[in-house]
Amino acid sequence: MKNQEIAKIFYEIAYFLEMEDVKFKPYAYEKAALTLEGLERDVEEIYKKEGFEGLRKIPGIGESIAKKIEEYLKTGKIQYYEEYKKKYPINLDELMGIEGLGPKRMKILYEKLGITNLKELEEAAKAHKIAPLYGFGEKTEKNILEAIEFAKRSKGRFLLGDILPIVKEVYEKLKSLKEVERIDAVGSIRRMKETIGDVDFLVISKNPKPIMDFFVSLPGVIKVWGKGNTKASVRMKEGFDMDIRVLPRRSYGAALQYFTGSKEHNIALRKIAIQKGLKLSEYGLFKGAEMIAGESEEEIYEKLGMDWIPPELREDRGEIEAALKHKLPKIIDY
DNA sequence: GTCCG
DNA sequence: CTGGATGCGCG
DNA sequence: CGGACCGCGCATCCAG
Repeated sequence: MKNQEIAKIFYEIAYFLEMEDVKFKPYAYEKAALTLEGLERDVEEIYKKEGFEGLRKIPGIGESIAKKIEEYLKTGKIQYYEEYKKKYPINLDELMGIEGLGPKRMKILYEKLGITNLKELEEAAKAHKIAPLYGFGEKTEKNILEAIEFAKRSKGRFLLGDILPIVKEVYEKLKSLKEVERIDAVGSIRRMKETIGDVDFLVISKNPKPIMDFFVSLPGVIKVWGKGNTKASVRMKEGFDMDIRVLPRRSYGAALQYFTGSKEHNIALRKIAIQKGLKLSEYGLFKGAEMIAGESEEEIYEKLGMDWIPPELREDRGEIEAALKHKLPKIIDY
């Protein structure tokens, strides 16, 4: 099955295009990559059976991208991609994952300092060559160094099983605070994904200050990224980050929905909202300036004409179509 | 680059 | 010191 | 064919 290999190439093409500030193509390549990743069928098999036209029928894949898939299946290479790799001989596997370093800055680092991999990036940062560059600064340089450490240590994802006990403990502690009216753990934890990037707590409270103080002084906190009245962010000794956000009750449902994700699911929901002449954000569902839903997830889904979707299914893999037709599968509870 | 109207 | 532009990241 | 492509917040940097 070559779907994943091809998807990866498309992600990298998207990155190269972003480096050159090409408009909209990156989006197209990312979408194609995403579709390919989630595709049940093997593209090679599709091509064998249905030829070029078969490829073209895959959503997000048109004339040009279909040609590139064909080229890859025939020759094992994509010329367009090879040229970009030659132009920017950068180790994207290493560099793409560094937080705070995107395509634009990557391009500058490559052109001004010749940085092509993680080791060179680290050396340049330590030698303070990065801060003086246009668009960078002291702070950015420091952040890059910290991001490198983070990438080295953990690759940025954690197993649900490893962090769930810690999260539960924190959850219980926060819940017992008298200022906390309601608390939920959202994000990929709520969706029960096997790996978790970071942990997000949402809270309803009229008096956030003590909650924030408590949160940033929890045992196991090794770094406080930031602390305000509505949001605080920390790094735990196990290496993962936790955020907490305090919200008003009237938009709590919208925030639950938004922060639970997935990203793809949210985008799909927003599109549906647009089709209905509405606007969905983390603050609520709006008709013009009027908020027509926001306190609960259920009313948001309902106003969008669909059933409430269990978090585990929110991946934009068909659950939205099913919910619109009121044909969601029942999740087996075990 | 792809989709939609 | 401020406002605006940019890059990046979040779901 | 021409226009849209999710929408937002934050940190940072730079120009004034």
